[in-house]
Order: sequence, then structure tokens, then C-alpha cells
Amino acid sequence: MGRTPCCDKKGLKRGPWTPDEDEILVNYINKNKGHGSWRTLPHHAGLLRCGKSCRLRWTNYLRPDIKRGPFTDEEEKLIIQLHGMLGNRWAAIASQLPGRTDNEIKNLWNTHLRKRLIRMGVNPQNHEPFTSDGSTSKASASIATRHMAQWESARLEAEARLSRESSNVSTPLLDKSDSDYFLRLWYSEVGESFRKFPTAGKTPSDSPISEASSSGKCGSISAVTTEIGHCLMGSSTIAGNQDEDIEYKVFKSITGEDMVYRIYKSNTENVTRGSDSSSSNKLDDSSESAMDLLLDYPINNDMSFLEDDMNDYATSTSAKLENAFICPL
DNA sequence: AAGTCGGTCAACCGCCTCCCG
DNA sequence: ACGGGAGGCGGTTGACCGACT
Repeated sequence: MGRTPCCDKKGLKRGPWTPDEDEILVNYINKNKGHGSWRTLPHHAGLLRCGKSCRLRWTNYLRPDIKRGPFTDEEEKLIIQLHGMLGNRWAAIASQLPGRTDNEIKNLWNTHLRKRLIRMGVNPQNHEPFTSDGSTSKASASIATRHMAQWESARLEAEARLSRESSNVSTPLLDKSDSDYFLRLWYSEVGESFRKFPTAGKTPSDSPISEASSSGKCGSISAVTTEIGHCLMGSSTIAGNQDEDIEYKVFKSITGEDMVYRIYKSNTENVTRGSDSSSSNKLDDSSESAMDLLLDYPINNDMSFLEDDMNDYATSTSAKLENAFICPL
């Protein structure tokens, strides 16, 4: 007993759409101010097509907001960056490129970008560089920083998308006035990929942050500061409190925006964060784990052909932040 | 000129997720 | 809570076309 077909194929036309069929479909959708039920649309519109075929034709070709023409360099770079983070999630990638469809992006990837990466010695599956023995090399410090550059780029795109969709979003963290870009991005589609991203290849011992997340404790402070150093560029103290061991610092993100973080100073390797929630109403459990996961995101994407090396920023900043634990406000 | 090959892209297939009754 | 239907999604196919031999 096989799967029931999406629709009765008997008497239905297949293959390329004719201009007449296109016109019928467009007229029907325009006249009815929407497609309604795709399954019943062909019958109502007088098309001998299955509903899925109509939906595909509309979303991939006939939609008025479809952007035609070749992809720009910027679009291609963005697709590569997003693919590095999202993988083959074409719909999610397409959501970051207005007017482009998932099918179009998928085709571009399979016919151009994938081959280009291979030619440049980059594994298109995991975006790691091929080594001489054919395998892919593991993370280096420069890869780590480049990954964060990717993240920053994706953040910008997600912000743009969030602003477009802000009228439909009720999450307080997505409020336009919220200055915490990490949290805003975290709740975007791109952040979703990070929340779900497995800590593959990292054992608890070499992944102190994720371990701390599950146990409610901070992990190795040096590890945390090293990671945060990769994504933040320079800082200035705006407030300090010796009694509470908390210091507030303003960091410049890669794009130059101010990001305020709390620094938990401590001489011990592990610090309980039980008081965090009381000290900041904005930082709930989900945002804590979000930051943990962000910091714990495996560094395995090399975008060397797109980004400049930012090693200097990373090393200098992480050195400054020794013996401190950082939480976003 | 004819055949072959490779690239492109629209369209299809089937699985998955979500929503609604 | 559960099941079925509808839509969404990613992988794959195949027709078409141009370049090359």
C-alpha cells in the first residue's frame, strides 16, 4: 500500500506550463486576492493541473515580487555565507534574499557555487578547506574569527528581515527598541539554526560552555573570553561594582555597533550564575542558553575567500577579557 | 552538418511538519 | 490527544540549449 498521491493525476497535465495556463493562474489569484486552497484552485480556475504544480508555478515563477536576472556578487556571497551556517535549508536561505526563490538558489548552488567552492579547495558540505590528503582541516583561529564575521553578516540580514516582519512579531525580545542584537537575531530564523546546532565533535571537556549551560554553571572562563574575543572588537567600561563582582562594558561589534555586556569577574574557574536572573530582567533562561550556544558554536566554516583576516582583533580582545565572564544585557 | 557532452533550470516526487477538526 | 489533510521543503529528473569535436 503506497502513499496516497497529493492529487488525482488522472487527466491532469504535466510538464512545462504554457503562457495560457500562466495567464489563467495569475488571473485567478489576482481576482480572488490570493490562491486560497491550492488543492481546489485548479478546479475553480479551470486548470488541468495538480494543486502542487500550481503552487510551484506561482511561487517559483509567476509571483509578482520574483526578482529575475542573474545573481549579483553580493547575493552569491550571502548565499555562500548562509549555506555555511544553515546547510541545504534553501527556504531559510531564500528568506534572506528578497525576490529569490528557494528553487532558484538551490539551482545556483548546485550548478555554480558548489563547484566554485570545490575549485577553491573548500568542501561545499561543511565549508572547511580541503587538506592535501583530501580530508578537511580542523578549526584554526582565523577560521574562528571568520565564522564570527559570517555570523555578523547573517545578523545584518536577519535584522533586515526582522524589521520587515516586525508587525507580525509579538516577542518582547524582538521589540525595535531592544538593543541586544544577539537576542534579536537569536529569535530570528538564522538564530534558530544556532539553537538547534549540535555540539558535534566537542566533548564536555573541550566544550566547557555547553557543559556549564546544562549544569547551570559557567565554564572555563578563559575559554569563554577567548570565544567572545572572536566576536567583539574592543571595549570600554561604563560601570563597575566590586561588591557584586559585576562590571558593565560596551563592546563594538564587527559592524561598529555598541553592545552592552555584563562582565562577571572571578578568580575561580567555575562561577555559579544563579543570581543572573535577579540582576537583569531581560536575561531569561532562554537568552542565557542562547548565549552559551552562540559561544559554543563549532568553528568549522572557512570563508577565507570572502572575508579579511580578523585575528588581531580576536587575540587582543580576548587577552583584555581574561578572568571575566560575559553575559549580554 | 551531425553527434556528443555538459550546463541550466523548470518541474516533479515524496517526505515532513503543521494545523484543524 | 490524535488523525488526516494541506502545504512546505529538499532532492532529483529531464528537457532544452549552446559549445565543442
